[in-house]
Amino acid sequence: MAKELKELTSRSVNFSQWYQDLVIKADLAENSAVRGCMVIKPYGYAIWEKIQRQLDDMFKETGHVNAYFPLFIPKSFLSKEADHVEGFAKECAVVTHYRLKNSPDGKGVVVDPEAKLEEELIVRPTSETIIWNTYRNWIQSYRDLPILCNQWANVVRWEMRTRLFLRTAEFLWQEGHTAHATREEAEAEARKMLEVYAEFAENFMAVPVIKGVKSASERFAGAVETFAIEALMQDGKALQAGTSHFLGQNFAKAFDVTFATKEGTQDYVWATSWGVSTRLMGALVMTHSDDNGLVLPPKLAPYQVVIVPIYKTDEQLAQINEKVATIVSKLKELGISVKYDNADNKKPGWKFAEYELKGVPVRLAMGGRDLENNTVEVARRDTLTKETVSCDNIEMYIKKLLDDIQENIFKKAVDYRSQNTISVDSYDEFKEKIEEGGFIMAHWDGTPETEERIKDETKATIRCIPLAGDKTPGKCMVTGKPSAQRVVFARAY
RNA sequence: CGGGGUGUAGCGCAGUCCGGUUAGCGUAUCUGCUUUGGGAGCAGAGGGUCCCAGGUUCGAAUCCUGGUACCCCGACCA
Repeated sequence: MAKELKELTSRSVNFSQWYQDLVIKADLAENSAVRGCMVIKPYGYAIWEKIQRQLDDMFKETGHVNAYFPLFIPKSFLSKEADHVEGFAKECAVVTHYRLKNSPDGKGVVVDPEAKLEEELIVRPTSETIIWNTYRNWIQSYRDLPILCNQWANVVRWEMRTRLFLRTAEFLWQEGHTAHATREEAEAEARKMLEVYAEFAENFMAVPVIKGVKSASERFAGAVETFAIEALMQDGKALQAGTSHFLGQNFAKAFDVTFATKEGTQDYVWATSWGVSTRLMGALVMTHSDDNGLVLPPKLAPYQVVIVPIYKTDEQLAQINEKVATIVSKLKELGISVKYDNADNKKPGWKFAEYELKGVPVRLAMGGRDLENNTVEVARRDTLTKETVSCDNIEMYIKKLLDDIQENIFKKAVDYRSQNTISVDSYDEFKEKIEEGGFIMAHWDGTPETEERIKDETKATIRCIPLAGDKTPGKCMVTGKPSAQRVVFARAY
């Protein structure tokens, strides 16, 4: 009758294990039979769909349209942009044959050696090459520009070690690929999409992010400039939550994409690309959740409210059903998604624990006492507090509560980040503080050599050079050479 | 690719060192009764290729050889 007891590893004892447990036990995802690939379960996918829809709306509002490009990329395409090859060629899945045949020994099937492909196909690790090869045919004149396409797709990167949502061999994402007539317009596009990502992260996921520029060594393979949003997880490690790249004319040159300008000359097209992935699900879990399970922001929760009846007799249940029905319809009128769980094969206590694990922001419980008093018990997931309130105008109360929760978990995350962001001026202090986790703001001389040395000695990387905030120049903490501004260091996922 | 670990019921594990009844425990599942304001209790039932192959032995989950899968740590990670 009762379900398997679900206990999570404590967050403070082993964050990594806690995360893994939680993703599995809250029914978000699980490892699949295929190495490094995950199965996203219905509950996890419901959250992903909310993320997708919201982002898609935001892309449309900024003038973008969706399209779809092939899963397979001819091997030769990948080698056309020199830096791009360097960055991606090593971790790809490759299709070498197009047919199987019955095994000669009668057991199963084998790859038919006759069916070897003339040119191997790469399962896309990202789509710049296939898209720019296509754009060449779409673009002749400045009148064809800009092209503002986005694609929702899966990509494959043969990572050596994987973790659910954070790094998987196959993952779902969106990739925007735009083409512009001028450098200025393309740069503005890359920055605009960074803003869209930051707004989404903060206003919908309630995950505070730092917007910044990547250092040369962390830059996307083939980009001129990479912008990123960086978030801080509850264990003090950083997570890159989204990137937007200004690609210059690199891909246009590699794929020979030129256009006739207003002035009648020929010029290469300017490009951007930008993406966020199912990794956002990992960020969501690692930012807000606690030892009782997920904590979902109301704006992304598949159910914002769950209602649990507590009853002794069928008559009592019937009364509660009736009362709850009116509450449900009033909540729905306000656009609040609600689930009434009156299944009689689970006990109330079991349901309470289960919906906490699933991160439902608000739980209402109604029992005999409430029927008599015209009240309902309201429990909020973020603070784990309960209070009994009148059923009159309950819908307005809930609406406001959902807004409060959205705001509160964001504020909590912002506070956590402030408490774990420090400035240091000496390398010795840096080495000491990096052990405690968090963001460290420090001066850096701008050279890859110093960056590399810091990484080797401390495992910390430059997460980004922040676009906003303190721009005071100083001296590099390692070499003492001039530094334009402080940059963000952290150990990262 | 290097180092370590594990494979026994749906899930989690004990048993393996030191071979020996019918392979066991928790949980889940099913049945019945009692329960229901924070993951219910009691009673009963079903469920096994002990990862695979070979070897040693009167006898192998246990010992030996080979294979295989998965996990952890490292290297790697636009």
